[in-house]
Amino acid sequence: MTKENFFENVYEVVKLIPKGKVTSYGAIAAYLGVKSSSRMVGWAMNHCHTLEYRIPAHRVVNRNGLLTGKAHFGGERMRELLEKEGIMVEKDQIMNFESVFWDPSKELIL
DNA sequence: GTGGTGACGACAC
DNA sequence: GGTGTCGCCACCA
Repeated sequence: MTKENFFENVYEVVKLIPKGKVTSYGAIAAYLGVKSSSRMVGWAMNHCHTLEYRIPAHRVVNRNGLLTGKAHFGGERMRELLEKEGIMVEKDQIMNFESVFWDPSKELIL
């Protein structure tokens, strides 16, 4: 856990998201103690592709379970990745969002 | 140093 | 209940 950067924490959490599960920007932000700054999480995701290691950013969606970042994955890529993990996606929105939602503040311990 | 921007969230209307 | 507005903080020009 590198406390140096806000992003490092974001990436750490995102990488810990189990397969077949998703979480929200706000949940990550809350886990990091900056729940009001969910934008920072999204901003971090925007630059995650510049990192050497891969970030399962497709598992991170907004509070409504909507694949807002789909466009940044190059179209259908995000939906396919989610469906491949057993997550049903309908019109850019995750079905049974509650059942696949993974809350880091509950699943992880600081 | 200032201002604009952003893959969001909560609240007001 | 959909839309609009503000806030939030880090980064880039």
